[in-house]
Amino acid sequence: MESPVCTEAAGADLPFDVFARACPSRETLEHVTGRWGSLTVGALREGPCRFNELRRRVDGVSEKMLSQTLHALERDGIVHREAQPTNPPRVDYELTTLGREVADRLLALIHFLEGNMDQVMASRGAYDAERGGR
Amino acid sequence: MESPVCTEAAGADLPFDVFARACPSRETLEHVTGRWGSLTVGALREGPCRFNELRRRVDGVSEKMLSQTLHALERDGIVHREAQPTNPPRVDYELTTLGREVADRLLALIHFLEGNMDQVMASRGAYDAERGGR
DNA sequence: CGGTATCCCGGCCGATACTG
DNA sequence: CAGTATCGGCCGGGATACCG
Repeated sequence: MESPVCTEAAGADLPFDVFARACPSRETLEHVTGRWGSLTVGALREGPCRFNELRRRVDGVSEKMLSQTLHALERDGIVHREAQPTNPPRVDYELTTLGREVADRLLALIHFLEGNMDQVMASRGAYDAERGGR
Repeated sequence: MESPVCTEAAGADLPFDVFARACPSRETLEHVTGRWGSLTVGALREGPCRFNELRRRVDGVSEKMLSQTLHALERDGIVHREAQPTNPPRVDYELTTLGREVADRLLALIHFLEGNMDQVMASRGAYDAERGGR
């Protein structure tokens, strides 16, 4: 009934293949793994959070980019936005069920990288010593 | 002896904290999760691969960006480059041990997203119906 | 085949100002 | 507090040409 989307490019048996150029899953992957997306999702895994609190958790993000990132994640169903019409306004962001599962997988990657940065730094040193010295 | 790098910003008990602006782990995360980085690492998990074969696996990547991406990943110790001085030249790229562990965590995320794109698409539809219609 | 060099455009992103 | 609006720089990234 449903027409599959990305089966043409890779001989895939799944309807969505991120390796195919035109697949919508690639956009979602970019939202989730993007420069600010990954940090935003990761920060929200600690619990619901207001806008400016989130800005503080994600060190270095601007208002504009955080707002933009949150809209994309909300549209994809990763983040839920709950606004209270009080004054001053209070808006809480939290992960959806889907978002929590995404965050867990993302944090597994992040924590693994953090725990192995010594190896990465060593590799960078060796690479630069060979390439940079010449 | 070693001076920790990112402990100032977040009251962390780990030397590397990706949520801190100046932490080197953030760069590595961006290399691995970047637009082409994630797809390149994911594609290499299927096995060693030559340059142009890799270009075909990662649908849509240009020579320049693939080259640039591979250099960053090689420097970080995620990818190993093996060149044979034959004619015509033959160069094989493959994941390092570190890279394979990164790839597994990345693919867990990718496959989860691919398997839940129906939910994402539904959320997008609902979001656009509410926002776009007004 | 496996790249590098160069050009150049769109849009990512930060800074600032303003609104409810 | 929680954003939106606008401007502008700079760089990601595609196209093309060229090299070993």
